[in-house]
Amino acid sequence: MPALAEVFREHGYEGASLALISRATGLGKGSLYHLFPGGKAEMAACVLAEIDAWFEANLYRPLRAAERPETAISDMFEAVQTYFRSGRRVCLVGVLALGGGRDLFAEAVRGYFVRWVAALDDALRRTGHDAAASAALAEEVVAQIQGAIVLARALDEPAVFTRALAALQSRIATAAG
Amino acid sequence: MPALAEVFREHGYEGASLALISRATGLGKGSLYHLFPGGKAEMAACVLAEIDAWFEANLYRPLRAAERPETAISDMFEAVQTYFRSGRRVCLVGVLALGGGRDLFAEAVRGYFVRWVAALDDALRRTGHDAAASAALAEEVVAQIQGAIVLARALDEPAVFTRALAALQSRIATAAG
DNA sequence: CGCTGTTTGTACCGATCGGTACAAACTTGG
DNA sequence: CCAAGTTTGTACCGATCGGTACAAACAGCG
Repeated sequence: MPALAEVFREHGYEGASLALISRATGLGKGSLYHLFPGGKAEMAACVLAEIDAWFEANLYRPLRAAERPETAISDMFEAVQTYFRSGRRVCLVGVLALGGGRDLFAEAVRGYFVRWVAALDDALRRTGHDAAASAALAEEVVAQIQGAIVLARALDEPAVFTRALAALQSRIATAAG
Repeated sequence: MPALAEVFREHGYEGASLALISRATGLGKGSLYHLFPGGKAEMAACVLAEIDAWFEANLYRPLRAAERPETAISDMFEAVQTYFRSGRRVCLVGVLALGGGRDLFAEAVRGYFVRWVAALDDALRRTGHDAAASAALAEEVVAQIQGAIVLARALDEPAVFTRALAALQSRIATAAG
């Protein structure tokens, strides 16, 4: 199943052929269509749901629920750094947002980002930012993370990603009220 | 030819089938393969080259050569805003960086971003930023633009893109000196 | 008009696409 | 150990993929 996710990440929705998926997972078509009767669309939807659940549990919920929001935010950066392998690993949700099966997964993609921004906004506000500032900052941070993945990949320089995260963290710290 | 570019933007490299391309351009396969003997790869390469040339002429060169770098920078934001249709239009180079024919176009993709960052860095430095700050800021700005496209698309809210550009401009202005 | 060279539409190629059918190979309860 | 149910490999389906062949349609020039 992680292998399945990796195939979609590396090749996008359209580029992930059943042959590739079959090879990457080691499962034949029979098994695949037994597990996912809905075919490729269901596979992608399932992967998306898993990703969403992971982010919800490991990032969004802590951001919203943490007693010390500052720690939750810096935990988020650490988790993001690890999850995206310093920018070597691509964000599947971002990939789907840009191309491929945009209409198919629009709702899931939207929810993923809406909740990320909202959770970060919540945490930022509780560190002392006023409402307007924290909303804008949350949006900026999420966008910057996505953009840093693009740039790090394009330049083939993971350091770009790491640097971007560090810059964001220091901006948040100095902007804090 | 702009139609060709749009097909690649909307469907990515793998998703842009010859049937789609043919319909979008109004050209039959015969004409397409007469114009681009190298097939789809050559079409994409040609589109990429055109995009690169456009950015070079309209953004990079002005950034490097302008007498008043502040104006060149704000012109850049205006051009970006128009070119990406307030985030409704996707950056083909970013799309290629994330998925699809990454290996095929890696060099072109890399060059596009390297030169963008370098040109912006040049202009920023001439507004008074010291070397380290302007290099970091240039990288941040380009990444933020890419990320804002992703986010605006995902949320289906072009305003996100516009807002991100405005925030960047004001950050540059206040950080100057 | 006829001739020459380029631009185009169309039929076709093998390969591969996503998806289905189904019978062997398994596990499992008795 | 056998019957019932589940998991798997494989052969196959029509559609479409990127790409080629080639002959009609076309242009410019005499």
